[in-house]
Amino acid sequence: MHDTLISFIQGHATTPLTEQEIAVVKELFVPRKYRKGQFFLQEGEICKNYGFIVNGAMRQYAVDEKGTENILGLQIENWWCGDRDSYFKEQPSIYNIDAWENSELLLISKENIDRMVAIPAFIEMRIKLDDNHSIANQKRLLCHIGASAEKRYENFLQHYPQFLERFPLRMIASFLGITKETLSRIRRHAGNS
Amino acid sequence: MHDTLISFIQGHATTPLTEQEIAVVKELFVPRKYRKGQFFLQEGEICKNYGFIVNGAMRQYAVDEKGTENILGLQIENWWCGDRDSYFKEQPSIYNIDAWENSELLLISKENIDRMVAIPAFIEMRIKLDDNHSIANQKRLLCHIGASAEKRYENFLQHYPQFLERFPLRMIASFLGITKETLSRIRRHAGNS
DNA sequence: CGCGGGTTTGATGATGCTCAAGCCCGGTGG
DNA sequence: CCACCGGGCTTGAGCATCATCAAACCCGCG
Repeated sequence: MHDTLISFIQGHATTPLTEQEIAVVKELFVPRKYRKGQFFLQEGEICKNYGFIVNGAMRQYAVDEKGTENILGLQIENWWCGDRDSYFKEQPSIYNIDAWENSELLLISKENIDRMVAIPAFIEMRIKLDDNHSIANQKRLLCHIGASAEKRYENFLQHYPQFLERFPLRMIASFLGITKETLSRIRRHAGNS
Repeated sequence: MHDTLISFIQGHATTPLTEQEIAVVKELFVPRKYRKGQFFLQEGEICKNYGFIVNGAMRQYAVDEKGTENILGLQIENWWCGDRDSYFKEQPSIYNIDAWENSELLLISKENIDRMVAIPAFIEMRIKLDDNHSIANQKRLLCHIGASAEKRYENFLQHYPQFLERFPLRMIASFLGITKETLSRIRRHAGNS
């Protein structure tokens, strides 16, 4: 279990992990399984843990007044999941995170993350991920500000083709900020062209 | 000039800056003025500097095929501006950043930022800003995925009321991902209700 | 066979865009 | 002082895009 995480950290850092640090990772990250449909986080709760996905698929969404699920993120193995806002500020979350596939995660609690921050490779990884995350989010936002639904789908195909095989189209649609019907029509036309 | 930046850093960190560190900040951040309309960054260029805005107002935008400016960010004093993607990966930027008001910035080059990273208060500040930035971007995205133009404007009024006094409505509209005409109509109706 | 989740299709309507015109107002030059 | 200009904002009419609602389809499964 932990090996996946350890090589993930190594892969995102120039500094290697010492034997001691590896032991700390194994100590602080506790494994937990989620069956399909189980919640990692429900709105109103405080996000006590951040999770590294060893295998499986999770989704993060907010529910609006009308009861529509707005999917903000889809995550699969080798990604992290959790609500930063709630985790760091210890406030009730406005998001839900649940398992779409049976999944295995490694959880790190808020109390323990401080000990991870003492590890240089972990800081390095975190900064790198933050950068990438921020950049990706900016591009995603740009799509939503300027581009049509069809362009957004094309962009999605370029950046996240893996998701098509893992999540149903209605979730992809929500992730793109359109309805499943619109996505269906876009796909039909795209196929013909 | 530098005092604003120094107290900004102090305000976002628990660790104080030492006299020596303050000297480093003064050395590495070089002041530069931008007159209204001048470019801090043009698309195609590599973003060599990150900027702290001491006073003034900047805007960041991308231009699409049709020539429309899509505004991704508006920044005023005590904010940072720059393109992370281009800055860290040293790739040509897809964004433009220019001055909307005459502005005074403190610039830090890519070469020098490594020395700043040795200062604990600076790292602390950076992590905190990244968190906030990431959280804010997520919320902004949520608005674009799930909410109507009107809701987005309401949300904007709550979170960034200062911008109304600093930027023309057509820029606000672009920032919200709508046309100036639509924004105008929304504002009329909002006034009546 | 019947059921249920996922997807598609069609008809209709709302939301927001485009294009064109006009207004408001501060600045400039005759 | 006024006429004119230009940038920013508003208004209106028509249109494109996308959402909504309802129905049907497809397919794996008990």
